[in-house]
Amino acid sequence: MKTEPLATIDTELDEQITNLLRQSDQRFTKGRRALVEALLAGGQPMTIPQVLEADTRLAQSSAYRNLVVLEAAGVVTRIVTNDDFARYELAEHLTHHHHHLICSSCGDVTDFALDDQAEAGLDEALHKIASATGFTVEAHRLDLVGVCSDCD
Amino acid sequence: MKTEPLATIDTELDEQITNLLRQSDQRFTKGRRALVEALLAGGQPMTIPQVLEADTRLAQSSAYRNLVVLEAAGVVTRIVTNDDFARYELAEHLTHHHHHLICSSCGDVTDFALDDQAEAGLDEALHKIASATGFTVEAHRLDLVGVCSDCD
DNA sequence: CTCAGTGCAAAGGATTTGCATGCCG
DNA sequence: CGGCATGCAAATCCTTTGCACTGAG
Repeated sequence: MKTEPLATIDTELDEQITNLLRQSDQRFTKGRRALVEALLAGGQPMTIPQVLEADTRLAQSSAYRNLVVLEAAGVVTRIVTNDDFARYELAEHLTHHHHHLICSSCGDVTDFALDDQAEAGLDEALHKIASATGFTVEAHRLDLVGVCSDCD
Repeated sequence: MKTEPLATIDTELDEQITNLLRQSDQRFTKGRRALVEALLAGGQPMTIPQVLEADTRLAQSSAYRNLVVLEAAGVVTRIVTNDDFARYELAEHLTHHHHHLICSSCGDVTDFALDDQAEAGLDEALHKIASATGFTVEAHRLDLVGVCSDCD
C-alpha cells in the first residue's frame, strides 16, 4: 500500500497513538495510520463512507475493523446520531475538549468549544451529581441539537 | 385490542398528546396509547424489546412505525447509545427537562436533573454559542458517560 | 516461519416496508 | 363506505464475521 498522506501526523501524535495501541497489544499499521490521517484531514466527525471516499485505498471491512480497534484503544471516538451512519473523530485527549452541534435534519456533526468559565461551572455541577450516584463518570457529553445552515 | 393500561394517562397529558399528533395529522390510536403508557410506566428510556415485553399486545412493526410517528410529532424522543437498540422516552416538554447517565458498558440510560443554577449557567453559555453560529438550536443534550453500578 | 492485519464476499441483525385485513369516523 | 392503522412476513442496509492470503519481524 503506497502511502500518500492526506494529513501529516506529527511525531508527538504518532507516539501517543502508538503507545495507546501498544497498551491494547495492537500495532499502528498503515491501514490504521491512513484512518487517522483521514480523520485528521477531515477535522470533523466523519462517517465511514466519507472516510473511505477520502482514501480509496482502504477496504470497507478493514475500516470498520480498525475503527473498532482504534476506539477500544482510545484513539478515536464513535458518535452515533440519528443519521444512518456512525461517525468517528480523534479522541479528545489527542485534540482538545469540545462539544457537538448535531443537525436533527441531516445528522451532520460539527465541533465547537465552550468558554472556559462555562465549562468549569458545568464540570463542578457534574461532579456533584457524580458523587451522589453509584455511577462512575468517565466523561461528559454536551451536544446542541438543531438545524444546520445547509438544511435551514 | 383490549386495553388494560400499564399506567394511567391523565386528562391533561392525553390532550397534549392528542394535540401534538393532530398537528402532524395523526390520531392518538390505541396502539399509540399503549406505547405511551408503557413508556410512562417505565419511567426511564426503554428499548423496543423492553416496550414489547411490557405490553405483548403490540406488534413489533407497529411499535417501530408508531414510535417514528410519535417522535415526529414531538411526543417521544429517540436516544441512541452504543447499545444495539435505540431507546425511547417521553419528550421533555411532557415531563421535565433532564439529562442522561449513559453506561458505556451495557448502554443503559438513566435520567437525572441538574440543579437550577448550573442549568441556568449552562443555558446562558449555550445561547452565546448559538448566536455566534448559523445553527438554529432546538435543544441541548447533556449526557454523562460512565459505568453504571450493575456493570462496575 | 509465524501471526497479526488485510480484502473479499457472505452473514447478521435492528429497522423498514409491502400488502392484505380490520377498524374508526 | 373510505382511509388510516395494524400485523405478518419479506426486504433493506449498516455493520460484523469467516476465511484465505500477504507482509512485517
